[in-house]
Amino acid sequence: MPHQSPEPETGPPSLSPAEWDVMKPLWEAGALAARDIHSRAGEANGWAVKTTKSLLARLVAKGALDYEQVGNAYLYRACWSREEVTRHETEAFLERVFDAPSSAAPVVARLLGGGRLAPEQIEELRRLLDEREAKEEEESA
Amino acid sequence: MPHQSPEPETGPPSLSPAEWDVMKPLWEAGALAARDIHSRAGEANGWAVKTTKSLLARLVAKGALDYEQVGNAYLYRACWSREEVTRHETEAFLERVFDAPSSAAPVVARLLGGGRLAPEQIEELRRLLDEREAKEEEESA
DNA sequence: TTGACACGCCTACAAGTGTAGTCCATTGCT
DNA sequence: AGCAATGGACTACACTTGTAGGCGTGTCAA
Repeated sequence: MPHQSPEPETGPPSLSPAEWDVMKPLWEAGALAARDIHSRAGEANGWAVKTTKSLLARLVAKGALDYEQVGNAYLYRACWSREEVTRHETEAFLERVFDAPSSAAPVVARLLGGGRLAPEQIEELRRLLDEREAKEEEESA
Repeated sequence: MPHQSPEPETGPPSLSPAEWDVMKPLWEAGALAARDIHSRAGEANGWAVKTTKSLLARLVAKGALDYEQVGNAYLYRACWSREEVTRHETEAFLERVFDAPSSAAPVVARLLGGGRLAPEQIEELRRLLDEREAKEEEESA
């Protein structure tokens, strides 16, 4: 039977770049066997199959994945949604790089300050803001 | 005399979290001695002075800092602007987490989707967009 | 039934990172 | 003049990460 990690599970684990590559196809597909993960993530990176499997084992060990045995193989599945992990990583990133624990504005400011923002993107962002504002109002109503 | 790193210097180096903490006071102050960096970054983190110094040496080794000798001590200075390093890290982050090589919009979308955006922040962001748009137009004029 | 494979488990090893100690020269106070 | 403090150089060591090999076992086709 799939096991629990012994840790208190305070929140989503942080993932290394290679681990992100492994998680992405899993979030897309829901659950995959090792060989399928390899063909979707490992090959593009030029990894040996063993490398993909090592990463899978580590991800299970850190509580990012669990699995279900099917025949002699495992079917892996993410323990945390991509949104949860993304929020986690984003907050760490904002803190580290922008000293901004959670507030989007200063970050966007820096992103925008960094150049290369096409007019369509500006429009897109305005649209997002409007949308967000509407939701915010609706929720506080 | 300050030395060059032997590397081709293709771009800003990537920094670990602890290294960011060391760089920040340097970007603020322009140039600092080790003990001042320690008092501004190390103490808050509970580091031993030696730890701060180790990080400084590593940063010099990776070409993130150089220094000028003043008396028996060094005065450290960043080789890259905070903006350069930030752009570098941000791009890596976007690629890793959002599969978005450089475009701000999808990221902001996710950031906004993550909740917690006060009305003042929405206003702030609109203002930033306007500002940005003006600059964009001016540049293409 | 027997061998070719595929599976997961354990091991390995170099580079990067967090964290700090040892050593020797220099400097500044007494 | 002498000694304690300070400075940087070098060394240390555990943990993470990228990357993969070996081992024993289970499975499927011939």
